Amino acid sequence: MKFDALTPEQIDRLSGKLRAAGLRSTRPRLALAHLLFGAGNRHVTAETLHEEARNAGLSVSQATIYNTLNQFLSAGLLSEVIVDHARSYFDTNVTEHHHFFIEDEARLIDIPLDEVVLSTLPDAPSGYDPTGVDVVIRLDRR
Amino acid sequence: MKFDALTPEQIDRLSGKLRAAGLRSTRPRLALAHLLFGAGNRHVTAETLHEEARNAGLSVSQATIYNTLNQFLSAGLLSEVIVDHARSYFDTNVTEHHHFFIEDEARLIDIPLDEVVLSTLPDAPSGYDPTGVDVVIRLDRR
DNA sequence: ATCCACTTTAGAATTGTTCTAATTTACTTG
DNA sequence: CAAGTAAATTAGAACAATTCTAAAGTGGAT
Repeated sequence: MKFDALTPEQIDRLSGKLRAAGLRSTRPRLALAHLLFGAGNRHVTAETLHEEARNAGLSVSQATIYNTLNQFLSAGLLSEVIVDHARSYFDTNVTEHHHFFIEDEARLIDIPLDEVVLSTLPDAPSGYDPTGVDVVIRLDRR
Repeated sequence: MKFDALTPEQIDRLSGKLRAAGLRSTRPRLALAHLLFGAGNRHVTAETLHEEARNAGLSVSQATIYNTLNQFLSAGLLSEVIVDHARSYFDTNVTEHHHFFIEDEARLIDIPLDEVVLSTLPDAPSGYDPTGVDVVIRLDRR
């Protein structure tokens, strides 16, 4: 999938998304947004996204990959999942949900929110507010 | 607390623990084991443990800190908690339980297992076995 | 006491990520 | 649509956490 293949409609949609997030619509951002949001929900690391970009014929620097992922993250276009202390995983699914993590393959699988029911949760210590609950189910190949 | 302050009884207990885990009882390991297991349950990073060791008058190399933590980890004497992709947290509580994570302070607080009730969990994808469930509740100062 | 496998060490190497300073680009205004 | 300026991008350096390497030291069996 080459960047040139983007139709004017796709560009409009993605530009709108960027602008709505308060970000200028630039060529690298459009291209990365297309990779990230063009199909269904995805999980990427900086490295996997960089490689995909290169395969799509884009030359984007590593710094731009990181900048863009972090901008998208703080704009709420991506969420971050921490399962492996060596790498950040960015998730295009920004709704609340949980994850399977396959350690051997360093791969994430989404778990829809309603498939994990937390019927009892502790109170937050006084002086603190809970900002989120992450459930990670680790998997091994049988 | 100086390493020299270890009584023969403490040394016996810790040596036994190391040997039971299949590890030779060496001076650095005894000292670190004392720091880790001498009082109640604790959370450390390689860095915090290294500093504690230095304060206790021990000279242990950084590599030994990492080696020892990882050996204790694979021996089941410690567990690992991943909440922050920049650092590994090692937990002396190896029973199944969950965590609060205070992002601002990079600090963990244990949540006893029975305070989180997961009444519904998804099936693991076929071909995979679940090896653990981690629940992290992130906290912000109010 | 000797020996050998296991440990420890200092320092280099590696990896993921962020920073820096210079160049380029997007958008505004005349 | 030309010029100006603020923001984005870049290559490469810097950084932080962790692991590796190869050499020296040590525990404990014999």
